[in-house]
Amino acid sequence: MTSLSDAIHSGALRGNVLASACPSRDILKHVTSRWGVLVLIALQGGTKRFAELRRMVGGVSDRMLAQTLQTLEEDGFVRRHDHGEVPPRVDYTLTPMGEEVAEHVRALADWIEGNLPRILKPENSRAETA
Amino acid sequence: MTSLSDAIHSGALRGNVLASACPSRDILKHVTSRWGVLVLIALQGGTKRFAELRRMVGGVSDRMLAQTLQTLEEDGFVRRHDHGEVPPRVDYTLTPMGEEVAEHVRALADWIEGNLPRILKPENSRAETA
DNA sequence: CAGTATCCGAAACGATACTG
DNA sequence: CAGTATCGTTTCGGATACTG
Repeated sequence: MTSLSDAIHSGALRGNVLASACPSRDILKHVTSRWGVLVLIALQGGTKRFAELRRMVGGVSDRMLAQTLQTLEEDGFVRRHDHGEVPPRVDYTLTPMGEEVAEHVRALADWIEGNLPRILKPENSRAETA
Repeated sequence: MTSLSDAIHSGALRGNVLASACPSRDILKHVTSRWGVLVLIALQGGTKRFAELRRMVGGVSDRMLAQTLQTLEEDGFVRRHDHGEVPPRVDYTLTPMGEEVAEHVRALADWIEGNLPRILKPENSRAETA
């Protein structure tokens, strides 16, 4: 058959993420970072303000939230809108591109959530915490 | 309409990944870790030996490869088979569950690779390295 | 409210050396 | 070949204090 999907799945036409030099690794790193994942998912609900995100994403600090948002903005996944008011009012939205990655990230997270029982079944001695 | 998909997409029925206590976060961490992602993708090509993986996954060290494989094995995503020969011969395969996560992980990585031009377009001053 | 600056401990990671 | 042990570095990330 030697179809395209065969080739892709066999790895023949797979991109070069596996190669060290690939710039995809940087983007991947941002998107799969601890807070990156959660912020992208949180923003799928629509535009959110800083404090809203901080409340949604459990455990995130101001510092990390700001940093994560900046990185995602630089990558073009998030648009920041400062209303220039006092007190400050800033909100964050996924760009069209951001919606696309977020969709993939969410699919992954959803799969994990949905299969947690299967994963956590003590078929193996899962003793670790991290 | 208030359909299920509406509810899901709006976040109403989204799981609790966003909550700090959610155990999904640990699994997510393993799967989206720097080397976890790449190992899962590499193993999609079929069963691989340790040295093969080390060659495929550019830049990975023995230490990190071993560690990553152990974590993925504990999570039930990878099955390790030691042939008990001398010299040692050990190979790694995705479990059915592993194939499922790997599919999502690969979809994400593929999207990034495929959209790199769009992402890297210097609409914004991307000056950073990491 | 929406951040930034600074400090510091914890965790990830790489290099090297060693083993069955 | 397939790892482990140890060490040192670098990065991550939390706490606290401060600002427009």
